[in-house]
Amino acid sequence: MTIWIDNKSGTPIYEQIVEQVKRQIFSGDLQEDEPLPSIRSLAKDLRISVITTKRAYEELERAGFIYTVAGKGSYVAAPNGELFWEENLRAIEAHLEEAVRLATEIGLNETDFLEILSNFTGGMLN
Amino acid sequence: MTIWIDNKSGTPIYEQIVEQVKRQIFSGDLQEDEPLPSIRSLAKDLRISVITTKRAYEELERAGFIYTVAGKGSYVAAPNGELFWEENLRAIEAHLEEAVRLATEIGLNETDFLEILSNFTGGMLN
Amino acid sequence: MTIWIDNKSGTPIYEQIVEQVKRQIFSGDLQEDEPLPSIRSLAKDLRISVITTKRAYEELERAGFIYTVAGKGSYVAAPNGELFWEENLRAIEAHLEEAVRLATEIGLNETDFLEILSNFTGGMLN
Amino acid sequence: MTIWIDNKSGTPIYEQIVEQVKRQIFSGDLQEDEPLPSIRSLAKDLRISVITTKRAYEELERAGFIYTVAGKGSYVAAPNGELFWEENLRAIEAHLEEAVRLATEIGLNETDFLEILSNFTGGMLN
DNA sequence: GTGGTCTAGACCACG
DNA sequence: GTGGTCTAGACCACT
Repeated sequence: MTIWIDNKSGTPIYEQIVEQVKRQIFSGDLQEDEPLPSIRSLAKDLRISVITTKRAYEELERAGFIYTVAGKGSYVAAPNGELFWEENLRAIEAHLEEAVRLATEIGLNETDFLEILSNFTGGMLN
Repeated sequence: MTIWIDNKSGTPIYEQIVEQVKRQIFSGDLQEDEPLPSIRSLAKDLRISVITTKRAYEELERAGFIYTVAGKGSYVAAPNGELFWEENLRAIEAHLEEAVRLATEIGLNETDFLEILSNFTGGMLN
Repeated sequence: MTIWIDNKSGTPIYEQIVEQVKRQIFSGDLQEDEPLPSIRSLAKDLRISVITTKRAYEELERAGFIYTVAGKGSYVAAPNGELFWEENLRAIEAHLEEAVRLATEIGLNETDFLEILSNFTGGMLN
Repeated sequence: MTIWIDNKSGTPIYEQIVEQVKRQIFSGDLQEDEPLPSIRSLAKDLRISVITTKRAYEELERAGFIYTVAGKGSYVAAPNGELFWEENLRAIEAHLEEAVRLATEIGLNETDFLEILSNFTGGMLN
Protein backbone atom coordinates (compact mmCIF):
# COMPACT_ATOMS: atom_id res chain seq x y z
CA MET A 1 0.00 0.00 0.00
CA THR A 2 1.34 3.41 -0.94
CA ILE A 3 0.26 6.60 0.71
CA TRP A 4 1.43 10.09 -0.12
CA ILE A 5 1.25 12.85 2.41
CA ASP A 6 1.19 16.49 1.46
CA ASN A 7 2.08 18.55 4.49
CA LYS A 8 1.32 21.80 2.74
CA SER A 9 -2.24 20.96 1.79
CA GLY A 10 -4.68 22.19 4.37
CA THR A 11 -6.43 18.85 4.72
CA PRO A 12 -5.48 16.95 7.86
CA ILE A 13 -3.02 14.13 7.42
CA TYR A 14 -5.40 11.50 8.75
CA GLU A 15 -7.96 12.58 6.20
CA GLN A 16 -5.46 12.29 3.38
CA ILE A 17 -4.77 8.73 4.47
CA VAL A 18 -8.46 7.90 4.74
CA GLU A 19 -9.11 9.30 1.28
CA GLN A 20 -6.31 7.38 -0.36
CA VAL A 21 -7.09 4.08 1.32
CA LYS A 22 -10.73 4.38 0.33
CA ARG A 23 -9.72 5.03 -3.23
CA GLN A 24 -7.38 2.06 -3.31
CA ILE A 25 -10.04 -0.20 -1.91
CA PHE A 26 -12.56 1.04 -4.42
CA SER A 27 -10.17 0.69 -7.33
CA GLY A 28 -9.35 -2.86 -6.33
CA ASP A 29 -5.70 -2.17 -5.48
CA LEU A 30 -6.59 -3.38 -2.01
CA GLN A 31 -8.49 -6.65 -1.92
CA GLU A 32 -10.88 -7.99 0.69
CA ASP A 33 -9.20 -9.30 3.84
CA GLU A 34 -5.87 -8.00 2.64
CA PRO A 35 -3.86 -6.81 5.62
CA LEU A 36 -3.06 -3.13 5.84
CA PRO A 37 0.27 -2.00 7.25
CA SER A 38 0.18 -1.74 11.03
CA ILE A 39 -0.49 1.70 12.39
CA ARG A 40 3.03 1.73 13.77
CA SER A 41 4.82 0.75 10.59
CA LEU A 42 2.72 3.12 8.50
CA ALA A 43 3.48 5.91 10.94
CA LYS A 44 7.16 5.14 10.64
CA ASP A 45 7.03 5.05 6.85
CA LEU A 46 5.21 8.35 6.59
CA ARG A 47 7.25 9.83 9.44
CA ILE A 48 4.13 10.88 11.28
CA SER A 49 2.76 10.04 14.70
CA VAL A 50 1.22 6.66 15.46
CA ILE A 51 -1.80 8.54 16.71
CA THR A 52 -2.38 10.08 13.33
CA THR A 53 -2.33 6.76 11.49
CA LYS A 54 -4.48 5.26 14.22
CA ARG A 55 -6.99 8.01 13.75
CA ALA A 56 -7.11 7.39 10.02
CA TYR A 57 -7.69 3.67 10.57
CA GLU A 58 -10.39 4.38 13.15
CA GLU A 59 -12.19 6.56 10.68
CA LEU A 60 -11.92 3.91 7.98
CA GLU A 61 -13.23 1.28 10.35
CA ARG A 62 -16.13 3.43 11.49
CA ALA A 63 -17.04 4.00 7.87
CA GLY A 64 -16.96 0.27 7.23
CA PHE A 65 -14.03 0.13 4.83
CA ILE A 66 -11.68 -1.87 7.01
CA TYR A 67 -11.92 -4.02 10.12
CA THR A 68 -9.44 -4.25 12.91
CA VAL A 69 -8.51 -7.22 15.06
CA ALA A 70 -6.82 -6.18 18.29
CA GLY A 71 -3.43 -7.77 18.52
CA LYS A 72 -3.41 -8.75 14.88
CA GLY A 73 -3.87 -5.77 12.65
CA SER A 74 -6.27 -4.13 10.24
CA TYR A 75 -7.75 -5.67 7.13
CA VAL A 76 -9.78 -4.56 4.14
CA ALA A 77 -13.46 -5.19 4.79
CA ALA A 78 -15.87 -6.79 2.35
CA PRO A 79 -15.85 -4.53 -0.71
CA ASN A 80 -19.34 -3.08 -0.53
CA GLY A 81 -18.60 -0.78 -3.42
CA GLU A 82 -21.88 0.90 -2.68
CA LEU A 83 -20.34 2.60 0.32
CA PHE A 84 -17.71 4.50 -1.61
CA TRP A 85 -20.02 5.03 -4.52
CA GLU A 86 -22.75 6.62 -2.46
CA GLU A 87 -20.34 8.77 -0.50
CA ASN A 88 -18.94 10.15 -3.72
CA LEU A 89 -22.33 10.61 -5.28
CA ARG A 90 -23.44 12.71 -2.36
CA ALA A 91 -20.29 14.79 -2.65
CA ILE A 92 -20.83 15.26 -6.38
CA GLU A 93 -24.37 16.42 -5.80
CA ALA A 94 -23.21 18.87 -3.15
CA HIS A 95 -20.60 20.35 -5.46
CA LEU A 96 -23.00 20.64 -8.36
CA GLU A 97 -25.67 22.20 -6.20
CA GLU A 98 -23.26 24.79 -4.88
CA ALA A 99 -21.91 25.50 -8.35
CA VAL A 100 -25.41 26.07 -9.66
CA ARG A 101 -26.28 28.24 -6.67
CA LEU A 102 -23.27 30.45 -7.29
CA ALA A 103 -23.96 30.57 -11.01
CA THR A 104 -27.51 31.70 -10.39
CA GLU A 105 -26.20 34.39 -8.06
CA ILE A 106 -24.07 35.99 -10.72
CA GLY A 107 -26.69 35.49 -13.36
CA LEU A 108 -24.75 32.99 -15.41
CA ASN A 109 -27.02 31.42 -17.99
CA GLU A 110 -27.15 27.70 -18.56
CA THR A 111 -25.28 27.84 -21.85
CA ASP A 112 -22.29 29.57 -20.33
CA PHE A 113 -22.46 27.28 -17.32
CA LEU A 114 -22.33 24.17 -19.45
CA GLU A 115 -19.46 25.62 -21.43
CA ILE A 116 -17.45 26.05 -18.27
CA LEU A 117 -18.35 22.53 -17.29
CA SER A 118 -17.17 21.20 -20.65
CA ASN A 119 -13.66 22.39 -19.78
CA PHE A 120 -13.53 19.65 -17.16
CA THR A 121 -15.47 16.81 -18.67
CA GLY A 122 -12.72 15.97 -21.11
CA GLY A 123 -11.49 13.10 -19.00
CA MET A 124 -14.88 11.47 -18.45
CA LEU A 125 -15.94 8.12 -19.78
CA ASN A 126 -18.88 8.31 -22.11
CA MET B 1 -28.43 45.43 6.31
CA THR B 2 -29.59 42.06 7.47
CA ILE B 3 -27.24 39.25 8.37
CA TRP B 4 -28.17 35.74 9.45
CA ILE B 5 -25.78 33.67 11.52
CA ASP B 6 -25.95 29.90 11.65
CA ASN B 7 -23.93 28.65 14.58
CA LYS B 8 -24.28 25.03 13.56
CA SER B 9 -23.12 25.46 9.98
CA GLY B 10 -19.44 24.88 10.56
CA THR B 11 -18.32 27.85 8.47
CA PRO B 12 -16.74 30.55 10.63
CA ILE B 13 -19.04 33.38 11.61
CA TYR B 14 -16.82 36.07 10.13
CA GLU B 15 -16.96 34.24 6.82
CA GLN B 16 -20.73 34.04 6.92
CA ILE B 17 -20.84 37.80 7.37
CA VAL B 18 -18.37 38.44 4.57
CA GLU B 19 -20.33 36.18 2.23
CA GLN B 20 -23.64 37.83 2.91
CA VAL B 21 -22.35 41.38 2.66
CA LYS B 22 -20.70 40.59 -0.66
CA ARG B 23 -23.91 39.12 -1.96
CA GLN B 24 -25.94 42.14 -0.88
CA ILE B 25 -23.50 44.49 -2.54
CA PHE B 26 -23.60 42.50 -5.75
CA SER B 27 -27.37 42.23 -5.74
CA GLY B 28 -27.70 45.96 -5.24
CA ASP B 29 -29.29 45.74 -1.79
CA LEU B 30 -26.29 47.72 -0.61
CA GLN B 31 -25.49 50.75 -2.72
CA GLU B 32 -22.19 52.52 -3.27
CA ASP B 33 -21.12 54.74 -0.36
CA GLU B 34 -23.95 53.44 1.76
CA PRO B 35 -22.80 53.24 5.40
CA LEU B 36 -22.59 49.83 7.00
CA PRO B 37 -23.53 49.33 10.66
CA SER B 38 -20.63 49.92 13.01
CA ILE B 39 -18.75 46.83 14.04
CA ARG B 40 -20.01 47.37 17.57
CA SER B 41 -23.67 47.67 16.71
CA LEU B 42 -23.51 44.76 14.31
CA ALA B 43 -21.82 42.65 16.98
CA LYS B 44 -24.56 43.60 19.41
CA ASP B 45 -27.32 42.79 16.90
CA LEU B 46 -25.88 39.40 16.08
CA ARG B 47 -24.86 38.76 19.68
CA ILE B 48 -21.34 37.93 18.67
CA SER B 49 -17.96 39.34 19.61
CA VAL B 50 -16.79 42.68 18.26
CA ILE B 51 -13.61 40.90 17.25
CA THR B 52 -15.60 38.76 14.89
CA THR B 53 -17.39 41.62 13.14
CA LYS B 54 -14.11 43.51 13.00
CA ARG B 55 -12.49 40.59 11.28
CA ALA B 56 -15.32 40.36 8.76
CA TYR B 57 -15.03 44.06 7.91
CA GLU B 58 -11.27 43.77 7.60
CA GLU B 59 -11.70 40.92 5.18
CA LEU B 60 -14.25 42.86 3.15
CA GLU B 61 -11.99 45.90 3.04
CA ARG B 62 -8.97 43.88 2.03
CA ALA B 63 -11.01 42.39 -0.81
CA GLY B 64 -12.09 45.86 -1.91
CA PHE B 65 -15.79 45.56 -1.23
CA ILE B 66 -15.97 48.23 1.45
CA TYR B 67 -13.81 51.10 2.63
CA THR B 68 -13.36 52.41 6.12
CA VAL B 69 -12.99 56.00 7.24
CA ALA B 70 -11.22 56.18 10.57
CA GLY B 71 -13.50 57.63 13.19
CA LYS B 72 -16.55 57.57 10.96
CA GLY B 73 -17.33 54.05 9.88
CA SER B 74 -17.37 51.68 6.94
CA TYR B 75 -19.01 52.24 3.58
CA VAL B 76 -19.78 50.23 0.48
CA ALA B 77 -17.03 50.71 -2.08
CA ALA B 78 -17.57 51.30 -5.77
CA PRO B 79 -19.52 48.29 -6.98
CA ASN B 80 -16.86 46.71 -9.13
CA GLY B 81 -19.14 43.86 -10.03
CA GLU B 82 -16.21 42.20 -11.72
CA LEU B 83 -14.66 41.38 -8.36
CA PHE B 84 -17.57 39.41 -7.05
CA TRP B 85 -18.25 37.93 -10.43
CA GLU B 86 -14.75 36.58 -10.87
CA GLU B 87 -14.55 35.25 -7.34
CA ASN B 88 -17.73 33.30 -7.90
CA LEU B 89 -16.63 32.11 -11.29
CA ARG B 90 -13.47 30.68 -9.81
CA ALA B 91 -15.50 28.98 -7.08
CA ILE B 92 -17.88 27.54 -9.67
CA GLU B 93 -14.97 26.17 -11.65
CA ALA B 94 -13.48 24.61 -8.54
CA HIS B 95 -16.75 22.91 -7.64
CA LEU B 96 -17.29 21.63 -11.15
CA GLU B 97 -13.74 20.35 -11.42
CA GLU B 98 -14.05 18.48 -8.15
CA ALA B 99 -17.44 17.07 -9.11
CA VAL B 100 -16.04 15.81 -12.41
CA ARG B 101 -13.01 14.34 -10.66
CA LEU B 102 -15.20 12.41 -8.24
CA ALA B 103 -17.51 11.31 -11.02
CA THR B 104 -14.58 9.95 -13.00
CA GLU B 105 -13.42 8.10 -9.92
CA ILE B 106 -16.65 6.14 -9.59
CA GLY B 107 -16.93 5.66 -13.30
CA LEU B 108 -20.00 7.82 -13.75
CA ASN B 109 -20.58 8.46 -17.43
CA GLU B 110 -21.33 11.89 -18.78
CA THR B 111 -24.99 11.17 -19.43
CA ASP B 112 -25.66 10.21 -15.83
CA PHE B 113 -23.55 13.11 -14.65
CA LEU B 114 -25.58 15.61 -16.64
CA GLU B 115 -28.77 14.05 -15.39
CA ILE B 116 -27.69 14.63 -11.81
CA LEU B 117 -26.76 18.15 -12.74
CA SER B 118 -30.17 18.75 -14.26
CA ASN B 119 -31.69 18.19 -10.83
CA PHE B 120 -30.17 21.47 -9.77
CA THR B 121 -30.32 23.62 -12.88
CA GLY B 122 -34.08 24.06 -12.60
CA GLY B 123 -33.66 27.44 -10.94
CA MET B 124 -31.20 28.82 -13.48
CA LEU B 125 -31.81 31.72 -15.77
CA ASN B 126 -31.65 30.75 -19.41
CA MET C 1 -23.95 18.37 34.03
CA THR C 2 -22.66 15.74 36.39
CA ILE C 3 -20.50 12.84 35.33
CA TRP C 4 -19.20 10.06 37.53
CA ILE C 5 -16.12 8.12 36.57
CA ASP C 6 -15.41 4.66 37.89
CA ASN C 7 -11.75 3.92 37.35
CA LYS C 8 -12.14 0.36 38.50
CA SER C 9 -14.81 -0.60 36.02
CA GLY C 10 -13.36 -2.13 32.91
CA THR C 11 -15.24 0.16 30.58
CA PRO C 12 -13.11 2.96 29.10
CA ILE C 13 -13.54 6.37 30.65
CA TYR C 14 -14.64 7.98 27.41
CA GLU C 15 -17.36 5.39 27.08
CA GLN C 16 -18.59 6.06 30.58
CA ILE C 17 -18.88 9.73 29.71
CA VAL C 18 -20.66 8.98 26.44
CA GLU C 19 -23.13 6.71 28.20
CA GLN C 20 -23.96 9.19 30.92
CA VAL C 21 -24.34 12.15 28.59
CA LYS C 22 -26.64 10.13 26.33
CA ARG C 23 -28.73 9.19 29.32
CA GLN C 24 -28.98 12.77 30.54
CA ILE C 25 -30.01 13.96 27.11
CA PHE C 26 -32.61 11.25 26.84
CA SER C 27 -33.97 11.90 30.30
CA GLY C 28 -34.28 15.61 29.58
CA ASP C 29 -31.69 16.70 32.13
CA LEU C 30 -29.85 18.19 29.18
CA GLN C 31 -32.00 20.29 26.87
CA GLU C 32 -31.56 21.09 23.20
CA ASP C 33 -28.86 23.67 22.45
CA GLU C 34 -27.78 23.63 26.08
CA PRO C 35 -24.01 24.08 26.23
CA LEU C 36 -21.97 21.21 27.59
CA PRO C 37 -18.89 21.91 29.67
CA SER C 38 -15.83 22.50 27.53
CA ILE C 39 -13.63 19.49 27.02
CA ARG C 40 -10.96 21.23 29.04
CA SER C 41 -13.08 22.12 32.04
CA LEU C 42 -14.69 18.68 32.09
CA ALA C 43 -11.26 17.09 31.94
CA LYS C 44 -10.17 19.23 34.85
CA ASP C 45 -13.27 18.40 36.88
CA LEU C 46 -12.92 14.68 36.32
CA ARG C 47 -9.14 14.87 36.65
CA ILE C 48 -8.63 13.06 33.38
CA SER C 49 -6.89 14.02 30.17
CA VAL C 50 -8.36 16.52 27.76
CA ILE C 51 -7.95 13.89 25.09
CA THR C 52 -10.26 11.54 26.89
CA THR C 53 -13.07 14.07 27.21
CA LYS C 54 -12.48 15.10 23.62
CA ARG C 55 -12.85 11.52 22.50
CA ALA C 56 -16.11 11.19 24.38
CA TYR C 57 -17.46 14.36 22.78
CA GLU C 58 -16.34 13.19 19.34
CA GLU C 59 -18.21 9.96 19.81
CA LEU C 60 -21.32 11.81 20.95
CA GLU C 61 -21.12 14.12 17.96
CA ARG C 62 -20.62 11.27 15.53
CA ALA C 63 -23.68 9.57 16.99
CA GLY C 64 -25.69 12.76 16.57
CA PHE C 65 -26.33 13.55 20.22
CA ILE C 66 -24.38 16.79 20.37
CA TYR C 67 -22.92 19.27 17.94
CA THR C 68 -19.69 21.14 18.27
CA VAL C 69 -18.80 24.61 17.13
CA ALA C 70 -15.05 25.11 16.86
CA GLY C 71 -13.98 27.96 19.03
CA LYS C 72 -17.26 28.05 20.92
CA GLY C 73 -18.03 24.72 22.50
CA SER C 74 -20.34 21.74 22.33
CA TYR C 75 -24.09 21.77 22.56
CA VAL C 76 -26.92 19.30 22.90
CA ALA C 77 -28.32 18.47 19.47
CA ALA C 78 -31.99 18.33 18.59
CA PRO C 79 -33.50 15.69 20.88
CA ASN C 80 -34.28 12.98 18.36
CA GLY C 81 -35.26 10.63 21.17
CA GLU C 82 -35.48 7.93 18.54
CA LEU C 83 -31.72 7.71 18.41
CA PHE C 84 -31.24 6.71 22.02
CA TRP C 85 -34.38 4.63 22.02
CA GLU C 86 -33.35 2.56 19.05
CA GLU C 87 -29.83 2.10 20.29
CA ASN C 88 -31.14 0.75 23.57
CA LEU C 89 -33.74 -1.40 21.89
CA ARG C 90 -31.08 -3.07 19.80
CA ALA C 91 -28.99 -3.66 22.90
CA ILE C 92 -31.97 -5.13 24.74
CA GLU C 93 -32.66 -7.49 21.88
CA ALA C 94 -29.04 -8.57 21.79
CA HIS C 95 -29.03 -9.32 25.51
CA LEU C 96 -32.28 -11.23 25.35
CA GLU C 97 -31.18 -13.23 22.35
CA GLU C 98 -27.95 -14.21 24.04
CA ALA C 99 -29.76 -15.08 27.27
CA VAL C 100 -32.15 -17.33 25.38
CA ARG C 101 -29.31 -18.92 23.45
CA LEU C 102 -27.49 -19.77 26.65
CA ALA C 103 -30.67 -21.01 28.29
CA THR C 104 -31.34 -23.31 25.36
CA GLU C 105 -27.81 -24.61 25.63
CA ILE C 106 -28.25 -25.76 29.20
CA GLY C 107 -31.74 -27.01 28.55
CA LEU C 108 -33.48 -24.46 30.72
CA ASN C 109 -37.22 -24.61 30.09
CA GLU C 110 -39.25 -21.50 29.51
CA THR C 111 -40.94 -21.59 32.89
CA ASP C 112 -37.65 -21.54 34.75
CA PHE C 113 -36.31 -18.92 32.38
CA LEU C 114 -39.22 -16.61 33.05
CA GLU C 115 -38.86 -17.15 36.76
CA ILE C 116 -35.26 -15.99 36.62
CA LEU C 117 -36.38 -13.02 34.59
CA SER C 118 -39.01 -12.11 37.15
CA ASN C 119 -36.23 -11.53 39.67
CA PHE C 120 -35.26 -8.47 37.69
CA THR C 121 -38.53 -7.10 36.38
CA GLY C 122 -39.51 -5.78 39.77
CA GLY C 123 -38.46 -2.24 38.89
CA MET C 124 -40.27 -2.09 35.57
CA LEU C 125 -43.19 0.12 34.74
CA ASN C 126 -46.29 -1.76 33.80
CA MET D 1 -12.94 -31.79 17.89
CA THR D 2 -13.95 -28.98 15.61
CA ILE D 3 -13.35 -25.34 16.37
CA TRP D 4 -14.39 -22.36 14.29
CA ILE D 5 -12.54 -19.09 14.59
CA ASP D 6 -14.06 -15.79 13.60
CA ASN D 7 -11.35 -13.20 13.26
CA LYS D 8 -13.80 -10.39 12.77
CA SER D 9 -15.92 -11.14 15.82
CA GLY D 10 -14.02 -8.99 18.28
CA THR D 11 -13.97 -11.64 21.01
CA PRO D 12 -10.44 -12.89 21.64
CA ILE D 13 -9.55 -16.09 19.83
CA TYR D 14 -8.58 -17.92 23.01
CA GLU D 15 -12.00 -17.14 24.40
CA GLN D 16 -13.72 -18.45 21.30
CA ILE D 17 -11.84 -21.72 21.74
CA VAL D 18 -12.67 -21.96 25.44
CA GLU D 19 -16.34 -21.30 24.74
CA GLN D 20 -16.61 -23.93 22.06
CA VAL D 21 -14.74 -26.60 23.98
CA LYS D 22 -16.93 -26.03 27.02
CA ARG D 23 -20.02 -26.36 24.90
CA GLN D 24 -18.84 -29.57 23.29
CA ILE D 25 -18.05 -31.06 26.67
CA PHE D 26 -21.44 -30.11 28.01
CA SER D 27 -23.27 -31.38 24.96
CA GLY D 28 -21.45 -34.69 25.16
CA ASP D 29 -19.57 -34.30 21.89
CA LEU D 30 -16.43 -34.54 23.99
CA GLN D 31 -16.45 -37.44 26.47
CA GLU D 32 -14.64 -37.80 29.78
CA ASP D 33 -10.93 -38.63 29.41
CA GLU D 34 -11.12 -38.11 25.68
CA PRO D 35 -7.83 -36.60 24.47
CA LEU D 36 -7.90 -33.13 23.03
CA PRO D 37 -5.69 -32.19 20.10
CA SER D 38 -2.25 -31.01 21.18
CA ILE D 39 -1.87 -27.27 21.47
CA ARG D 40 0.55 -27.41 18.58
CA SER D 41 -1.65 -29.36 16.20
CA LEU D 42 -4.69 -27.28 17.09
CA ALA D 43 -2.70 -24.12 16.49
CA LYS D 44 -1.64 -25.46 13.13
CA ASP D 45 -5.20 -26.44 12.18
CA LEU D 46 -6.60 -23.07 13.11
CA ARG D 47 -3.58 -21.24 11.73
CA ILE D 48 -3.14 -19.33 14.94
CA SER D 49 -0.29 -18.99 17.37
CA VAL D 50 0.61 -21.83 19.76
CA ILE D 51 0.53 -19.23 22.50
CA THR D 52 -3.14 -18.66 21.83
CA THR D 53 -4.15 -22.34 21.99
CA LYS D 54 -1.98 -22.72 25.07
CA ARG D 55 -3.80 -19.89 26.73
CA ALA D 56 -7.17 -21.41 25.86
CA TYR D 57 -6.17 -24.77 27.34
CA GLU D 58 -4.83 -23.09 30.47
CA GLU D 59 -8.10 -21.31 30.92
CA LEU D 60 -10.05 -24.54 30.45
CA GLU D 61 -7.84 -26.33 32.94
CA ARG D 62 -8.11 -23.56 35.49
CA ALA D 63 -11.88 -23.76 35.19
CA GLY D 64 -11.78 -27.51 35.67
CA PHE D 65 -13.07 -28.58 32.28
CA ILE D 66 -9.93 -30.36 31.14
CA TYR D 67 -6.80 -31.76 32.76
CA THR D 68 -3.30 -31.91 31.40
CA VAL D 69 -0.76 -34.67 31.78
CA ALA D 70 2.74 -33.34 31.33
CA GLY D 71 4.39 -34.92 28.34
CA LYS D 72 1.20 -36.60 27.16
CA GLY D 73 -1.47 -34.06 26.44
CA SER D 74 -4.78 -32.69 27.60
CA TYR D 75 -7.95 -34.64 28.34
CA VAL D 76 -11.57 -33.92 29.07
CA ALA D 77 -12.14 -33.85 32.83
CA ALA D 78 -15.03 -35.49 34.64
CA PRO D 79 -18.14 -33.87 33.18
CA ASN D 80 -19.26 -31.90 36.19
CA GLY D 81 -22.20 -30.49 34.31
CA GLU D 82 -22.87 -28.25 37.26
CA LEU D 83 -19.89 -26.14 36.41
CA PHE D 84 -21.00 -25.26 32.92
CA TRP D 85 -24.57 -25.01 34.03
CA GLU D 86 -23.86 -22.51 36.75
CA GLU D 87 -21.57 -20.45 34.60
CA ASN D 88 -24.26 -20.14 31.99
CA LEU D 89 -26.91 -19.40 34.55
CA ARG D 90 -24.88 -16.52 35.88
CA ALA D 91 -24.39 -15.22 32.36
CA ILE D 92 -28.11 -15.52 31.66
CA GLU D 93 -28.90 -13.57 34.78
CA ALA D 94 -26.42 -10.87 33.84
CA HIS D 95 -27.92 -10.50 30.37
CA LEU D 96 -31.46 -10.39 31.68
CA GLU D 97 -30.57 -7.86 34.35
CA GLU D 98 -28.92 -5.59 31.82
CA ALA D 99 -31.82 -5.98 29.40
CA VAL D 100 -34.27 -5.01 32.10
CA ARG D 101 -32.11 -2.09 33.17
CA LEU D 102 -32.04 -0.73 29.62
CA ALA D 103 -35.73 -1.34 29.15
CA THR D 104 -36.50 0.62 32.30
CA GLU D 105 -34.33 3.43 31.02
CA ILE D 106 -36.35 3.92 27.86
CA GLY D 107 -39.60 3.36 29.68
CA LEU D 108 -40.47 0.10 28.01
CA ASN D 109 -43.36 -1.54 29.83
CA GLU D 110 -43.35 -5.18 30.78
CA THR D 111 -45.84 -6.20 28.12
CA ASP D 112 -43.71 -4.81 25.30
CA PHE D 113 -40.61 -6.22 26.90
CA LEU D 114 -42.07 -9.72 27.01
CA GLU D 115 -43.20 -9.37 23.43
CA ILE D 116 -39.66 -8.63 22.34
CA LEU D 117 -38.50 -11.57 24.37
CA SER D 118 -41.00 -13.85 22.70
CA ASN D 119 -39.26 -13.22 19.40
CA PHE D 120 -36.35 -15.21 20.71
CA THR D 121 -37.97 -17.89 22.84
CA GLY D 122 -39.30 -19.71 19.82
CA GLY D 123 -36.41 -22.17 19.93
CA MET D 124 -36.70 -22.95 23.64
CA LEU D 125 -37.62 -26.28 25.14
CA ASN D 126 -40.80 -26.16 27.14
C1' DG E 1 4.72 -8.03 17.43
C1' DT E 2 -0.36 -6.00 17.31
C1' DG E 3 -4.18 -2.57 18.57
C1' DG E 4 -6.86 -0.10 22.82
C1' DT E 5 -6.60 3.25 26.12
C1' DC E 6 -4.77 7.08 28.53
C1' DT E 7 -1.53 10.77 29.44
C1' DA E 8 0.92 15.56 28.95
C1' DG E 9 1.92 19.07 26.04
C1' DA E 10 2.25 21.65 21.55
C1' DC E 11 0.52 24.92 17.64
C1' DC E 12 -3.30 26.62 14.95
C1' DA E 13 -7.87 28.98 13.74
C1' DC E 14 -11.83 31.04 15.70
C1' DG E 15 -14.13 34.06 19.11
C1' DG F 1 -11.32 31.32 26.11
C1' DT F 2 -12.79 27.40 22.58
C1' DG F 3 -12.11 23.11 19.61
C1' DG F 4 -8.93 20.78 15.63
C1' DT F 5 -4.81 18.68 14.75
C1' DC F 6 -0.50 16.61 15.74
C1' DT F 7 3.19 14.90 18.64
C1' DA F 8 5.89 11.62 21.96
C1' DG F 9 5.48 8.23 25.15
C1' DA F 10 3.14 5.07 28.53
C1' DC F 11 0.63 0.61 30.11
C1' DC F 12 -2.49 -3.06 28.97
C1' DA F 13 -4.54 -7.31 26.56
C1' DC F 14 -4.03 -10.29 22.76
C1' DT F 15 -1.17 -12.94 19.27
